[in-house]
Amino acid sequence: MPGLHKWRHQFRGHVSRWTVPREAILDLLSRTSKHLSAKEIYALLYRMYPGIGLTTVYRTMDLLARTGLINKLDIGDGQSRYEFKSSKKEEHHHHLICTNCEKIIDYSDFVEEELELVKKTEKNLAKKFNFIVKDHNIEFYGLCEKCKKISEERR
Amino acid sequence: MPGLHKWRHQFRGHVSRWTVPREAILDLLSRTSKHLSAKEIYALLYRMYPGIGLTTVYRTMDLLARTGLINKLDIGDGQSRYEFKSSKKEEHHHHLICTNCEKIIDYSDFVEEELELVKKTEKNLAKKFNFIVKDHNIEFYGLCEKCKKISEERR
DNA sequence: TTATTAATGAAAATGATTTTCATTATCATT
DNA sequence: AATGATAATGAAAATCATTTTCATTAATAA
Repeated sequence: MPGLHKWRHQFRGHVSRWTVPREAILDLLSRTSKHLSAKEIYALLYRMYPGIGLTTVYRTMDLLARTGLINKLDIGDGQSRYEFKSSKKEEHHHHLICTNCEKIIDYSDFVEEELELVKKTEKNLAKKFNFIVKDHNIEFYGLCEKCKKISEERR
Repeated sequence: MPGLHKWRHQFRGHVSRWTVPREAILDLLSRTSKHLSAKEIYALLYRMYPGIGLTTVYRTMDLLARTGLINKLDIGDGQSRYEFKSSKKEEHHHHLICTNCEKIIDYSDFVEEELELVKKTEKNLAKKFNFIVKDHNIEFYGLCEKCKKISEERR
């Protein structure tokens, strides 16, 4: 359990109790690079904690997102997906989403340029609209290798 | 009706018929800069076309998004929102989303730098993953002026 | 004008997420 | 370590956006 102490600490300050389901969910998410849905998380945890409820998963995802430990994603497949938000700068990334098969690829090139642009933008927004930027999100839509091939064959 | 002929033409090539509800919806969207939900669109159109159905709105939004005439947005309020996609480069913009009140601000500074970064990224993605980029999306989350004030007063 | 068939709208179905509420578990304080 | 206050949990029900079904209507090619 890598970040356990840090998490526990973060929770105390957030008027929240450190519970078994919360630890299990956070632990699971921190170990995978997949973008899991609530149901998928539930199914994976059910093996080890047969008592767990889907409701608790939803509530915990909401808490973790508000706490800033995870990201909530919407890739357009009708359900929310979640990913652990690493505090390491090197792991900052974006998503390429295949609009055909919904596959997600994590992508992290040009991070320097991107952060520079984001920083500039944030400063500008603060001045222009008095808007405080807390986070940003960049995503690319298109066709993955497989779906591209299929659509080419159809011609 | 500004883009009417263009739209009609675009539809013909898309195996689709040019119908009254479709024209009404497209016309409405092209005239507003708001980010409307299906229900809101339905409510607005109902005045002029009392016969229209919410189902048709949903179906039309899907068609228009696939055709590339509108953007489908998810700002996290539990429903999809839609905006007209202008073909004018000057109107290219992003969204600042207030995570407290869900207000959306359109923002379009630093477009040059952004497009440069996007272009570079697209090229890289094509080479690296054989992924074809069709579109991209950038959004900023934070607190709008009003919500910022409120959260400051609470201290 | 007509035939073909895509599009529509009403109602029902679906499915993700939330709410309710009785029960249980966490944790600060004895 | 035991206790009490109350936050968290889970099951079931409720919500609510979106989709599906299907009989009817309207758009368009001939």
